[in-house]
Amino acid sequence: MTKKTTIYDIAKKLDIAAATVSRALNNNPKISAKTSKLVLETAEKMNYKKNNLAFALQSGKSNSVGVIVPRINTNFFASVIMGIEEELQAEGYHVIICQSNEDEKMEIENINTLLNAQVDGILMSISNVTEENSEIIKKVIQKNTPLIFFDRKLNIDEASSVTINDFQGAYLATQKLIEQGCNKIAHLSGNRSIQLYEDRFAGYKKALEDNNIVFNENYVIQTKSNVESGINAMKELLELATPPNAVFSSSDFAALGAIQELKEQGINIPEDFCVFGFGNEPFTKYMELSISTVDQSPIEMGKVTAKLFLNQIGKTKNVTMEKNIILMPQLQIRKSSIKLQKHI
Amino acid sequence: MTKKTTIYDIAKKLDIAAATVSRALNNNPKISAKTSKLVLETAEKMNYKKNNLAFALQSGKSNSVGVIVPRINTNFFASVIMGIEEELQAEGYHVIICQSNEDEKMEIENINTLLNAQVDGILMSISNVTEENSEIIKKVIQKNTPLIFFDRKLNIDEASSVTINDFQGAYLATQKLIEQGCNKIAHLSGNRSIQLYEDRFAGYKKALEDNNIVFNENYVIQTKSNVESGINAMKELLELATPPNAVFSSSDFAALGAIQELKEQGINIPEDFCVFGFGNEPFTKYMELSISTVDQSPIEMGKVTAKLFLNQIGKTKNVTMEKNIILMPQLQIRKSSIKLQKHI
DNA sequence: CTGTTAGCGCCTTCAT
DNA sequence: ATGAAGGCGCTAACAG
Repeated sequence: MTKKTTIYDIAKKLDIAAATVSRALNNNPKISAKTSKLVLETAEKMNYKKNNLAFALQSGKSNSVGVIVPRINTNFFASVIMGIEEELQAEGYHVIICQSNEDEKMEIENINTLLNAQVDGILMSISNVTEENSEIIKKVIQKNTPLIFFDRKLNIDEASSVTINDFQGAYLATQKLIEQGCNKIAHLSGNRSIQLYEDRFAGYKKALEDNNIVFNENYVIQTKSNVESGINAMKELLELATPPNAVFSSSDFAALGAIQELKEQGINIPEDFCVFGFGNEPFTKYMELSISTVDQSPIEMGKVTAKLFLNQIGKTKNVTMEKNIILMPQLQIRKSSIKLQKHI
Repeated sequence: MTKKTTIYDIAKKLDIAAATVSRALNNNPKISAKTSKLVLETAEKMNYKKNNLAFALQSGKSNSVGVIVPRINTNFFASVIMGIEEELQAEGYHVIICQSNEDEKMEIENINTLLNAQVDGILMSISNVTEENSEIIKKVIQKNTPLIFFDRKLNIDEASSVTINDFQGAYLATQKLIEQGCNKIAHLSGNRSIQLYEDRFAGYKKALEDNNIVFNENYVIQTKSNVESGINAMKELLELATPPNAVFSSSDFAALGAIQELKEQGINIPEDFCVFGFGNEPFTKYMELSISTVDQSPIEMGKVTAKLFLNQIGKTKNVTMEKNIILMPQLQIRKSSIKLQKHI
């Protein structure tokens, strides 16, 4: 294991001061062209690589950013991270991943870990909005560590965010169902104390309103984001005196559950019942009865989040970015909601 | 932004030497109980947190490990990373993610990046086996940086590995198809210059052999790991004079393509044709016609990989682990391959 | 047991 | 334009 060459090694070899080497390496303007060239060349020759740890210590910058997500092995978050990674790697940053498991304690712990690791920024999708949580967020702000939320945000002046327009996505999806002739549209909602589910609900409601369809409270059922929950919800819906003839689900998994139950009861999709999901999970495309859904362009979200961070620390000059960026969702219209033969 | 408290702050406050504080903080045995207690308490009171960057510089250990995968947004790799993360976070390590995109240049670049970041270890799934590649791997070995392969390995004495028994998985899957009464079993193979696809092919072949089924070269088609490739392969197979009545695919995606083509041609699954995939991608479970497949227990693989790393750097005392660990794959038997009513 | 000293590799004053 | 010196925060070596 040969030791790394340091600026001192270069200095000794060239019989100049280490400071000069340092300056040359950093393209300091007040270094003579020839010295500079010489240093650069010998550095190359000696295979010099800056010791990032030393640089980190002296500068206080670790050249790494922390990313906190609930879970990494879901398509959505993995793709966001992919986007972040691609953008940040190019700028020489490392990405440190933390999982919160949607657990508040973990979220706080993760932030402390990252703060302690002196990351240059924290990018996170926050799961819990509590007092303790806000407390630590404030700590981040106080430390002047750039904080950027993606997907799930906290409304704080000091933090920026990248989200998608959940209202819009829900509105458009519901609209599509209406266009297919569905007039009794149910909604599988997530936990509406979470902003994004509230937004999706609101978008759904507004679409009904704009089309003069009476909102029916019995058509809204709160589900978890899993198949079973969708099955149960659909059972409930089909037991109603006037069952719906379409459902807009705020989760692809619940949508899948709904579809399974509908088939179980011999109801034809999309002829007699249309289904629209949310999230564009990979499986929605692969089903024999492919599921219409709302794409959240996670990779793009990751990239934008990373760019926002870079912008915030002044890496992207001459570019001013919005503090809060809202991405537009894209509908993926597939078999589960195409009833009519009309040309779309 | 208040400055972090250092050991010097504590030392000053207690009017003792910084070294003593350091020792107390590190539970050095030769420090008096009372001093130790005092230091620990004031450290707590002053909200002292060790500066990892400083520690990293002086120790040469960065307390982070690098993970290189082809892509992070696939269920398999995301899950492996999840396993690694969970295991390593508990030990205070950060996980730095790099994506190679299966590109050799990137793989080399990633290793250099990680080496330069002075990670304490590199865990990787290697895509390319070339000379240049081996060159840099040697460099890692020379630097004494622990190197552990998972899923796709390189056969090097100095590196350890965690893989699954692909041969076994393929063998068992093929065996299951035979048990279902299939006697003309095709195989969709990946690029067999990659060891793991070669192993799956070998397992398939051996199962045929052990059951006295003649191996038919025309039944083996090389595919990519995507739906379209599976469709094309199945088209080819069905055009044969004696088409097969089952297929074992080394990729779930290709298996899905095969299924789509079979349905397209009106062939009933599983009655007239059985399908077995490999990888246990999430969608295989969600299909109406759920797909039988081989699970690679990626989370477990990640955990074991992490444990092997910890073992290698001596964090797990009194435990000796094998250098090359081979995990057993688990069959997930689902609708696409259950023909008979027999009790399994 | 504890204090002193020095060094990890880099950058940044302050001189010259 | 360059050199010398000091410090980032921590630990290890060497005294006592």
